[in-house]
Amino acid sequence: MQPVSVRKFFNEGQLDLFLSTYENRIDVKGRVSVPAPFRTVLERNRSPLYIYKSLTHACLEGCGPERISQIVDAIDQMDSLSEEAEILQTMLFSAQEMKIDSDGRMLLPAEFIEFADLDGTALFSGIGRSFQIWRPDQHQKRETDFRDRAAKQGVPRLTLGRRPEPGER
Amino acid sequence: MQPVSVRKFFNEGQLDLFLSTYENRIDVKGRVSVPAPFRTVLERNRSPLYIYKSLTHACLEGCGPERISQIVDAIDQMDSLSEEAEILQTMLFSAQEMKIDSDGRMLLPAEFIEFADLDGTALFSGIGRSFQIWRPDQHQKRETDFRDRAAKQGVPRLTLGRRPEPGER
DNA sequence: TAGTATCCCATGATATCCCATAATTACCCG
DNA sequence: CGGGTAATTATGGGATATCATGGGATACTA
Repeated sequence: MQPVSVRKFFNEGQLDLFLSTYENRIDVKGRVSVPAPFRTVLERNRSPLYIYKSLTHACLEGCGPERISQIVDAIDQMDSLSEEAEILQTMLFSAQEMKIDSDGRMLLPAEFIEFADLDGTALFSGIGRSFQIWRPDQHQKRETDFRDRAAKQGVPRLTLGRRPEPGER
Repeated sequence: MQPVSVRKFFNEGQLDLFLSTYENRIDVKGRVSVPAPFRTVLERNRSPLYIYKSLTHACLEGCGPERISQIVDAIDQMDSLSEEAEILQTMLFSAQEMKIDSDGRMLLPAEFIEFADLDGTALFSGIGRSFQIWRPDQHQKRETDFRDRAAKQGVPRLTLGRRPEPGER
């Protein structure tokens, strides 16, 4: 199964992607504004927002339903009794569908806040089809890290040129 | 995937490329005019403009959605926990879709201005399918440097000739 | 009924729109 | 060919809309 191109034909030009970073405050009630551009991506697709704990980092991950289905499908392909499958299942049972209130905020459960070690502000980091939520200083450290590595070992090769249209091969 | 010829049949003669350099002022609000020729390239393709922080230089890069899609698709093909993937993700979370106002200006966020060390004016440098934004004196220095080096050590090999059409081998 | 979640409204910051101007360039017509 | 007129473009400034955020009121729910 090939991943479909991110470019949607019905939406010429506009990419339904999560990009850029935004720092928003978490108030005493645990509420935080979902960055407006992220909300528009979700609303354009009439998608609810899912958040789950990262398996590999001290951060949260956010995405729409497609990405969750992808994970479910991937797990279904594996031996469901294997340890690998069980590990991946932890992503699923940590996932929650978030309600977004009329002002564009969601309520972060205490467990999520603790897990990502958040302290008053949440940094939203858009990485394409999903985004992450980090404690700002940790994210900052990662960025400088990656830039150093890019300087040392160069940028990964990117195949330039036109990409095939969906359906085309 | 081979790069497709830059000349589009529906647009006989006109190249959809970013070329030449332009120096425009950044006003107190952080607004700067996107050079009109760059805008026409984007408008012809109904493409929004994306800007991100260069991984290797103190400058910004501008491009259309194709380049962003490439990065996203490339990441989805690799192990998403690999170093390479994370470096590419750095490009994504520094990237932003720019809104261009009715006068052809975009608003440069403070972070972009700081990153490229811009001070009142932005130099747009068209390099084909993308362009860069530099602090004018730095760009000037680069040009003289490169020309000196070319004079001393000669120029790189440049293989010209027709490019293969997509599918062709 | 306490504790929590959701809704509703107010506010400041700032991004976006709209209009004016000046300088340049493209155009047209005598 | 030339000179005047009309677009185009970059840029400044004020008005308006959007967004993040705080706080109080109301609805759930266990």
